[in-house]
This record gives sequence, C-alpha cells and structure tokens, in this order.
Amino acid sequence: MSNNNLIKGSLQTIILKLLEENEKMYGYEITQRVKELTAGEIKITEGALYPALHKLEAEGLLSTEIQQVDNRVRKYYSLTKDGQKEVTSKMSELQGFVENLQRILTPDLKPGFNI
Amino acid sequence: MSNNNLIKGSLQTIILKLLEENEKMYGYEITQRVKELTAGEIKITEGALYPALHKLEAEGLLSTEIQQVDNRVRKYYSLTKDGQKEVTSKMSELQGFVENLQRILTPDLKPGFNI
DNA sequence: ATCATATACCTAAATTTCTTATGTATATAA
DNA sequence: TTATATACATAAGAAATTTAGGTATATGAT
Repeated sequence: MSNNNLIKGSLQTIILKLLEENEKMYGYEITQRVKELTAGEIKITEGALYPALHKLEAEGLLSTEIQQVDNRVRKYYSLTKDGQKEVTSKMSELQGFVENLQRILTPDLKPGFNI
Repeated sequence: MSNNNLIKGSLQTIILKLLEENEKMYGYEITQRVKELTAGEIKITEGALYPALHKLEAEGLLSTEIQQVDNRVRKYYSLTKDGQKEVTSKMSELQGFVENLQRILTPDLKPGFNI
C-alpha cells in the first residue's frame, strides 16, 4: 500500500518466478497470489501487470493460451525455454542486488550471512 | 553495472542510512562509498544522486554546508531532526518490502528467517 | 606542454516503470 | 438492481532513473 514504489524493477522477476513454480497462471491469478503471499501488503496493480506480461511475451519469455471458463476468458501464461533460463538469471540478479543492499545498509554485517 | 535498474526506490534510503552512519558526507563521497561497499557492483550515477540529494534537502530531511578543499568546492550533507526520524521509517519500510519479496520468491521459506 | 584520469559539482532530455483512471464484460450475492 | 468479484485491457500522468552533456580544479603520465 505504502511501499509499492519499491517494486520497481522486481515485478518481472516476480512474474517469472511464480510461473516457474506454477506451470501456468493467468493475470488476475497472479495479483491474487501475490496479495495472499504477502498478507495483502503488496498489491500488483493491473496497470502494471498487464503491460509487464505483454512485454515479457513480446520478448519471447512467455507464451499464452486462451481458455474459456464459465463464459469468461482467461489468458494463461507459461514460461518458454528462454523464459526458463531468464528466471535463473533474474533471480540471481535480484539476490545479488539484495546482498549489495545489505552491505550498504548494515555496515556491521559479517560475510556469509543468510538471505 | 547490470542490475542497477533495481535501485529504483531504494536510493533515498541508501543516502539517508549512509548519513546516519557518517554524520556528514558530500555527493561524490557517497558514490565512492557505495562502489567500495559493493565491490564496484552498484554505481550510483550522478544524474540520479544529485537530484535525489536536492529533493531530500527540499523536503527538510538534509541540511548542507559548503567547504573549500584545495580550491575545490565540497557540499556536505547531514541529517536534520526530521531526517533522523525518516531513516528509521525508510529502513523498516525497505526491510518489510524485502521480507515480502522473500515470501513471494522463496515459497519454501519458514517464518522467522533472518534478513 | 598536454592529455587522460580523478575529483567535484550540476542540469536536461529521454526512457522505464509504475499509479491512477477508465473501459468492457460476465457471474454472483445482497 | 446494485455492489462486488472475476477477467481482460489501455492511456494519461507521475516518479525515478539513464544517458549525455556542461563547468572547473588537481595530478600523474607522455
């Protein structure tokens, strides 16, 4: 609600990682999963999510599949081969960044801490 | 170099925290400190840093003091009273965000992990 | 001498990423 | 029939950054 401006840059990683764990998900499902996993503290807005999904698809990292459920359309996303590689890359990038953040922000930090 | 796009949103926190630890610092010094603390992996660009410093000053969180060193001008920044309070706030906000990120990205995470 | 690099400040245009607002449409519970 | 939930989407605006440029002094190397 208040610190959502910190998401910048990590939304793609969130999407890719959730799809690594779940095989296929649709947009609305992703917003609900994130809300549920963070006890409502992080809310992915649709205005951020859909453009991000479209971009990842355009880059060839995601593929889509339309399904009809109760007369409602769902657009399922799954990782492509390239997408699967990208998850690993984006995850280690994010982990590296968080480690560097720790080095800056916790000056008394010993090497080999757990993240 | 590669993951600098993840800084978005945390630059202010970095600045405030470094100033909490160091009493007073000038802009160039901040860029060098961050580079040194992260083994060159995070480089704060001047185009990001100076506007951020000016904004924090305009918000009353930082105060400035000019010094002459070897015919060169240095602009030292320090925390104001409001700035000192803001460090705590911004730090717990960032920590909360990173914890939520962990909950999303590491589904096997047990409660009470260390950050 | 002069050239590159380091130190030290700054701004502006462009880009990226997000928020906010809006639109469409179906299903369901009040 | 009205509000809420589900489900997609786009567009205008805001915010934070990158990229690129500018000014100026000090210093080590060619």
